[in-house]
This record gives sequence, C-alpha cells and structure tokens, in this order.
Amino acid sequence: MAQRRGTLASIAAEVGVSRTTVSNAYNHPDQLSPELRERILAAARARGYTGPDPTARSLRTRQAGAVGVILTEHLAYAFEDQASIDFLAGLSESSAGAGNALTLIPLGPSQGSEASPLIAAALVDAFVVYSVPHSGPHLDAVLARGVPVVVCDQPYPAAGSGVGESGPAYVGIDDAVAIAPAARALVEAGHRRIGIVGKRLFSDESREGTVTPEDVAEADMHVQRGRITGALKVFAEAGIADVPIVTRHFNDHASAIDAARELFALAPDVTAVLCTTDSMALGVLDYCRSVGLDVPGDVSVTGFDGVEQALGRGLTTVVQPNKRKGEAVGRVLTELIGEAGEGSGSSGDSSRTAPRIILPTEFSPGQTVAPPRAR
Amino acid sequence: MAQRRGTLASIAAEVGVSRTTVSNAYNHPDQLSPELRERILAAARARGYTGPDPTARSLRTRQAGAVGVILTEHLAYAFEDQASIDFLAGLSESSAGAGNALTLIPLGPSQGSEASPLIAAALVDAFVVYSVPHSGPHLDAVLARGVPVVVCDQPYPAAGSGVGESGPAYVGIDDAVAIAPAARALVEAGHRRIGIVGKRLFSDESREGTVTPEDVAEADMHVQRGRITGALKVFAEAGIADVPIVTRHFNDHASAIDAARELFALAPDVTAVLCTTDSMALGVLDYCRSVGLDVPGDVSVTGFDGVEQALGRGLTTVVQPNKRKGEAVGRVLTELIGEAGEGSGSSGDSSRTAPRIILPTEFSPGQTVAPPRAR
DNA sequence: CTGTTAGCGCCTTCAG
DNA sequence: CTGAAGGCGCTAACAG
Repeated sequence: MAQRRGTLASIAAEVGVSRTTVSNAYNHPDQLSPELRERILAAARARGYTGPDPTARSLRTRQAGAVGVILTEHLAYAFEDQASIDFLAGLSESSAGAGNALTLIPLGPSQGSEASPLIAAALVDAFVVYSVPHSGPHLDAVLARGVPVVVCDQPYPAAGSGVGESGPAYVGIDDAVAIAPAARALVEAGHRRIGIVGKRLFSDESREGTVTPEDVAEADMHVQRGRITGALKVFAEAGIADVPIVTRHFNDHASAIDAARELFALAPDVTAVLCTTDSMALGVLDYCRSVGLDVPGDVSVTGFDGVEQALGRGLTTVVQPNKRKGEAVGRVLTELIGEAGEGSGSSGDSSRTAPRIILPTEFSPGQTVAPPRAR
Repeated sequence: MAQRRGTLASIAAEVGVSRTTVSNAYNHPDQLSPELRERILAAARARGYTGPDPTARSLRTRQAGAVGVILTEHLAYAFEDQASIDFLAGLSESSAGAGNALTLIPLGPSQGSEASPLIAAALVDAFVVYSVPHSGPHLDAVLARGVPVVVCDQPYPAAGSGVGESGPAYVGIDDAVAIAPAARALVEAGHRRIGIVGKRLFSDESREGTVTPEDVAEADMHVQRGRITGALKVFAEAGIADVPIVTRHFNDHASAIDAARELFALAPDVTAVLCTTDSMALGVLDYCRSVGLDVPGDVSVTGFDGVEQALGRGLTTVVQPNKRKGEAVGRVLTELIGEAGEGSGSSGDSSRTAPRIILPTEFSPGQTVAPPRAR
C-alpha cells in the first residue's frame, strides 16, 4: 500500500464524530444525515483518505471477495491452452456474477515437493484447482487452508485425494465413458488392429514412449488414464487385445508426430489410431500425410477435446464442454462460500457430501474414420 | 473462511510458549530449535490449525501479494480476445517471477457511471488497467486506492487521465506511428482514393457508421483515434484528403463486412481500404470476395494487430507485441511495488516521473497491397 | 533461542 | 441517527 493519509479514526477525530459514523458514511449511507455524510467525505478528501482499508475490513468481516485459481506449474501456459482459456472464461463469468474476483495463483517452477507459498498466502474465500497433476503438495496446501475447494478434471475424486471427510467438490467429465464413442466408431468400422497415442500418463518424467496396460493402471494423470482405460475397455469387449500404446510428455505437434512414428515402427499393421487429445491427433494426421498414408483411406484417426482446429479439419473426436465446466465450478463455488459464510457453528455436521458434477460430452463423427483396407 | 480451529495464540497457550514463537515456527524456522518447532507444528496439526491467517498477516505486513487487473466490462470477453490473452500470458509470467498472484477484477455490467465496488475492495498491492475505454469511473476508483498503477494501451497518458501529480505509469505502443507503414504502403503503391474501416471511436454507443475527421479528433477511444489520425497524417502528406471513414461498434466479422458494404456504397471509387484492426480487415477481405472484387488486384487492404489468422492469410498489417506488453507491465509493477514498499516517508517527493514505455511494432508486408488498376 | 509489548484499521453489537 | 468498546489474528521490534 502507498501513502494513505489517515484512517477511519483520524477522520473521525477531524470531523468530531465517532469512528462508527465515519464507517457508516462509507458502508451504510442511509444511517446518517446526508449533510453529515458529505461533511465527512469532504474531510476525508481533504486529508487524502480514500475509504476504508480493504485488508482491515477483510480481517474484520472474514471475507476476501475473491476465489483462488490454481492452474498449471507455469501460469503462462494456461493462456496458451484453449481448454483452460475457455474454462477461465466460464469461471470468470459465473464468479463475476457472484461479485467475486479471480485470483490466479502461479505455482512457480515446480520446486520438487514443496507447495507454493502463495497458496498459503492467497487472500481468497475459496479455491479452484484446475487439472492439477496428481494429488501433490499443491492440493494438500489448498485443502489445508480450510476454505471451500472445487477440483476440476484432475485429480479424480476418489483417488485418496481428500484429506477431509468426503473430499473436495468435483466438476469434470467421465473420460472413460466420453471416449467410448470414438473407440466404438473404430471398432464398428471394422478395425481390429488399433494403436493408441496419448499425452503423458505420469506427472514426473518417467515412462515416456511405449507403455503397457499395467503402466496405465498405475498412472497418476487421471484424465489421460481414464481415456485410455475407457478405450481399452471398448476394444476388449470387441475381443481386441494387445493394443500398442505410445505416449509423449508434451501435448504438442512435434511430440505427436514423433509418437506416431514410434507407433508405426512398433506396429506397422495398425489400421487405426485412437488419440487421447486433438493435438496428438492432428500430429498423427500430419505424420500420415508426410509418409503418404491416406486418412481415412489407409488409416483411421480419432481425437479428443473438440478444439476448433480439429473440428475444422473434420477430425472424428469427442467435444468436451470447457466453458461449461468453468460455469459449473463457479456455481458450486458460490454455493459453498455461502454455506461456509453462514453456518459457522449451528447444527452438527457442517459439511454434507461434496457435490460431484459430471458434465456430458458430445461425439463429433467427423470424416477421419472409415473401414480398413488391406495395405 | 471456514472452521479453522484455533489461532496463533491458542496454539501458543496449548504448547506453553509465546505467540511469537509459534509465529516463528511458521515464518522463521531458523529462529527456534527444530524440536520445539516440531512440537508446535504437531500441536497445531492436532488442533486443526493450519498456519497463520493470511488476512491478518496481510493487515500487519501491509502487503497482499497480488496485483489487480482491470480488463473489460465483461471479463469473459477478455478470454475471447487473443490480444488480451497474450497480454495476460506475459503479465502472469513476469508477476509470477516476482511472487505475485494476479487478481482479475470483473467490472460487472457497466452500470452507468458507478465504479465497480470490487475495485475498492480488492486485496492487492497494485493495479493494472488494460485498455479501458475513456478515463471513466473505473480508472478514478483505481487511482483513488493510492497504490501503484500501470495503464496499458488506454487511456493515453496525457489526456487528463491522472488525478495525481504525473499520472500513472504507462505501457503501450505509439499507434499513430505504428500504423504509418501500412498507410505508406498504400500511398507508395499509388493509391489516391483510400477508405478507412475501424472499430468504434467512442466508448458510448454514439456516432457509429461514417464519421468525420472532426469526430475523430474528439474520440475518447484513444487507441482507435491514434491509428486513424496516424493514417490520415500520412495520407495528407501525400496530398490525399477527403478520406471516407466508416466505423462499427463491435470488432467482429459481421460488423466488418457490414462496414465494408457501407464504405463501398459511400465511395465506390476507393481502390484501397486501411483497417484499424485485423478483424476488420479480414471482414473486408471476405466482403470483397463476396462481391467479386479481387484482393489485391481490384482492392488493396491493410490491417493492424498481427493476429495469427491475419498473418496466415497474408494480410498486409502491423504486428504489435501483446505478450511483451504484459511482461513490461509486470516489470514496471514490481519496481513500483518495491518503491512503495520501502520509501514510506524518507526524503521528499515519493513519486518521480511515472515511467512511460512505448514498445516497437513491426510492419508485416503481406500480400494484400498492390498498385491500383482501373475498374 | 524466547517472550513482551504494541499496534495494523476496521466493523459490530449494544445503548442512548 | 450517533457513540463507546471490544476484538479480528497476526508480526515486528527489542530485550532477555
């Protein structure tokens, strides 16, 4: 803070009234005569006093008027990813409606297992945790704050995430169910030899490249794990086993092309590639083009996410409602804040079962799946 | 806040030490024996105490660890505009480096001349005002907070914006200079009959459509005004007067097409259209195609901003450094916060001249400008 | 290493 | 419509 002249008390002394009256001049204008109010405001102006200190008020009223948002290791990355941008748009809309600001909390360059000190220091009434890798130090730090928390996407609810009674509230999609239509499209088109290309399954650097179903079962990146297990389940039900799975740490174009190369080297006979993200799928598309494979003539490809570019290229994919996720999170948040605000010590248990909101997704048929043909 | 068990004092009593010691256990671990510290932390854990209350600490230390960001009327809009997204990416990066969170402050649905109460209530150490229309109630409310302020893009510095000594710090580009290469490209290609299509010049609903140079001179949307005056200056120096100017309130595709239609109806003989934004230019391009005008064969078109799509389509335009603006704002901010933090009452004048940072822009020649030919 | 002493600036009963 | 009093929970000296 800068050079604020005076305080409520000093203005009160100046004008010759009590602190309460000055406070009322700002917060309850109907509690004093207009003329006295004007006299007070004038004195304040003269002294350079610009109204009650927000921090002191916040200490007294026990609310900050803001919700904290935990995004990625590198905050700037969140602004390069269309999904998180859409999420933020939805969240900002619904929290603005409730009169809350949005405090974006940078996690700093992932210093091992230490939670960011900014989490403990954030002046907020609640937290949103958006797609944070495993239940690591950050989530614990958030939970330790003792304010309402809503987790979006990741980590999944059940997985030993909560420290408290029933864990934090959750908003997300059912990845395993959501990806099924894409997997089914492949199966129904007649493919029997299918490969999977995905983003990393483990938050640490380990196990990049070809992974086994056992690896998948142990993965701590729940979203990716859910998508792959969902697809494998569909394949298994169709009697398709032995599905090669290739992953890459980053979800970018170059990684995707590289992963595609690895997959086709590993299993040259695959006639279809199911990808766990659209970015990966777009890379696979480009790899196929570069080696002269026609899509969907020679190879079928599916994605996941529903990013604009993928839809534009006619990718067969699953569209997920990122903006609506943000809106849903905002709604849950304001509800939770409301509860926490009032019920400070009335009847018994303050925390009912935390809400779990699973949003629907939509399969987009596209034009990148067709029956296999011999090559 | 929720059900936090206990306070520093209660833990201190529990363990049988002073509050300071407990405080030190959290904030200055090197100030007490590891074993005592562990004893304190254990007691805290048992009681469900999760560390010092951030608000109380903030009141005491007089810092919030966050900077407020004022974006648009409708916060969600900021996440649909690539320029502001890039700006936020840059800003988040540099403020994260300084250990500050970013508090995005929604302005609510522009309720006339009332400043958002969230501005007065925000728990922040400084403010960023990003491209806010005229010097309206919001900027005044921000300035009234008495904390460091950095304005980006708009409102322009000189224009009676500041209430204080030398006004707030400023980061932006010189729009009039920046657009000159685009205007010059048109002139040098031989065009004599040029129209301008731009986004709105007035923050209120007034004067949409065809505007006069007098209107331009009075406009309170400084950025747009700067671009148009810069272009007009180049044209005037080339002896080109009587330049038709058409504006639209919104910067979207439909508005641009509509504006193009109006321009060509008004001045069917124009051989070139200078646009003040890429979005407008893209719309003009599409309008031309729809009526069978070849670009740049029949009509030359220029834009401004350097959005990806425009660059992709080969538009002749000016690229401005949005992300770098954010980084620059962040740097100025941390500097300002530092100064405000220490110098609370030493030598004379606390505020030197506020920094003014004007970033360079880059002309992108593209392929949408060519010599005119008779139609 | 530990404790004592002073507030940071405000809001909210509760009486008048 | 106004005033008095009691903390909200913490930290920053400074002395032991």
